[in-house]
Amino acid sequence: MPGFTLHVPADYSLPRDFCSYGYFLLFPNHWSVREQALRRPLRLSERVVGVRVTQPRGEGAALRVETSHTLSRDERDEAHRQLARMLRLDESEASIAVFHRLDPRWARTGQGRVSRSPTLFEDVVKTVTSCNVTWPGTVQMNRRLCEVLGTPLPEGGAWGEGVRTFPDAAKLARARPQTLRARCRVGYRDQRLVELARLFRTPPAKGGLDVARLEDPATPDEAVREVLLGLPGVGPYAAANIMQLLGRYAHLPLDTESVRHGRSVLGYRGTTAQVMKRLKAHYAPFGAQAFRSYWLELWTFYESKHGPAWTWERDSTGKMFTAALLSK
DNA sequence: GGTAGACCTGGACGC
DNA sequence: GCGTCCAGGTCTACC
Repeated sequence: MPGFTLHVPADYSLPRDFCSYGYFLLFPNHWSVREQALRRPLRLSERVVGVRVTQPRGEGAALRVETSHTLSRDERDEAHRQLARMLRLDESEASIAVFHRLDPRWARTGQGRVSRSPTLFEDVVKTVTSCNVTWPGTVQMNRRLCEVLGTPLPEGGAWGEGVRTFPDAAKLARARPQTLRARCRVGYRDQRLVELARLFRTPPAKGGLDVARLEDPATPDEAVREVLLGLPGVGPYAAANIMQLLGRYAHLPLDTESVRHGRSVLGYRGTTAQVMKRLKAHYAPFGAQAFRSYWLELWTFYESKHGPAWTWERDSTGKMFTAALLSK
């Protein structure tokens, strides 16, 4: 099978670092527990290809990327860029060490990288489809968005028949809101998702979203937050979540899960607003790394209920993701 | 600036 | 099998 090698930081572990955030369970991602492999289709400039990523020699060793088709040099570079974004290969050992110095609880396990999507667009849509809905609803919306609007992987082969990409902004921008509502079951998010896609499609000079500016580490957090809050379907929670997906960890995406964590694990009492205030104070000492401390506490709780995330099957444990269900 | 209520879907529950 | 209730964050109208 054609493919290439992907070099990683010396402390990188594919099962631990890819299965580190709920989106690893969402279509079109597929983590094979048996193979300890990530499979998904990637949309390259000219065509769609399937990738299967493994780390045969364990932590720190290079990743093996098998592809459904032989790639040109440019296509390999493109696939490389997308996978590096997903797997957070941009987070060097040094940057993880900075986090571990601030919060040594995770130094032993080596945790610190939180996985994401190959593109900011997919991360934003996944975030909007995770708002005001229980986790099985998010799983369902992402599955249907791929099934209805995704591009099929030609001659799927080992990737399975009917495997489709995540829809790109162009496709979603052309979709009818009624189609999204009726076939993708996104409910009232229909028009917001179309508008969001149009903003990604429109050049910044014509009022569209300046993705490069959002992804530029030199852009101040507050400027990024202000832009995100202006996007349809994005409020304070979603903005903070998209910021962590952009590698900006100072803001906490606080939601009902956070409140549950505050009450049941940290022992906080009082109203939702009071618990949220205490949560902010609790993570304040971690400063620019606050999100990672917060998230790993939550993730550790989930894993204490159902074992390491790399043993979770997408169609069983993966559907029970939120603690409200896990704790039953 | 703060707050109440509407927005949808799917799962749980009672009958 | 059907009806009702509830969880979930954003948005708008209103004070």
